[in-house]
Amino acid sequence: MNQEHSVKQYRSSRQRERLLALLRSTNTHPTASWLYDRLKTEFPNLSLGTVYRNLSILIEQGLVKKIDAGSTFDRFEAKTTPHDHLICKKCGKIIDFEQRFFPEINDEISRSVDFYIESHRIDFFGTCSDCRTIQ
Amino acid sequence: MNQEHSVKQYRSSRQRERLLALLRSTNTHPTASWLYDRLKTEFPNLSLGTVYRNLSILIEQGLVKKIDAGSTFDRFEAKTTPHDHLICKKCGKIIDFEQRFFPEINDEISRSVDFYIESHRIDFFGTCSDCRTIQ
DNA sequence: GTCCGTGCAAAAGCTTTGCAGCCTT
DNA sequence: AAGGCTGCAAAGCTTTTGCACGGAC
Repeated sequence: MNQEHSVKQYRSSRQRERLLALLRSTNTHPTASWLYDRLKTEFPNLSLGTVYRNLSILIEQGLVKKIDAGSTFDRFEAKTTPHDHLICKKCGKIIDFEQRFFPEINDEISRSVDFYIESHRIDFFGTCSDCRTIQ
Repeated sequence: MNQEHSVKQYRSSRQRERLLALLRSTNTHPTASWLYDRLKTEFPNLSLGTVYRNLSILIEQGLVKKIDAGSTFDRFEAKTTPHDHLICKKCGKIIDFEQRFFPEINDEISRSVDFYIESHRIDFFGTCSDCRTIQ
């Protein structure tokens, strides 16, 4: 057993299965509360605590990522392929942006500074097309 | 008067002056609470609300930026020159990283997608040298 | 004299956690 | 049968806000 990276064993649960499925079915980068509301129709007694606990397990398993979009609340995504985000400062919408710059950037910088880099995030802030047309 | 970007007038206050000076004197990317504790020696009756209110004014004035480092609390910096961040996942330390990739990246992408980009952030996550030696 | 900034305290908002019972293994 | 997972509720933490007073202009 590797003490540092011992992988915790989890039992399966319908709530967590459906939570992951729900996250995978959308590209809207939901909040915990949105996920809760949606799942509530399927699990009438669902609690928000369960949503948070399962999100945290899925994150630990690497199946879900937390997105810091500068709001007071977190957003989540189940997309595993590397991509960047366009974040609208007016409506908060997050759009995935496939074109990824510098896929090799992590190693490159790790070599140049005394810091071991595992990952990076690139977020662009501005105004989405919807918010520009409304103006 | 430009309605969209009308600049609000603020009176000066010693608390805000000293807050900005404190932020400018450090490269540690402090939390609101750290700033509060430090300023408290100078203003014994200082309140945390005042710190938050002034931080928000300084941010509006473009003198301070909020940093989302993936914690439950925000960090702040008064550095105005463009730079990226190295964020240690173990101790939470944030290190400024001068080498900036793609200074022209905003315009470049704005032209390729239907999204007007004003700014971007690039954050690298990993382990700092201190945390690696301790291991 | 105005009215913005402050201190104080309470509230707000998102997230975490303790506990008893249920479900997976 | 053991122990993780759930629902419920309470607590936790950071940040925001209402109010009356004091200070900037």
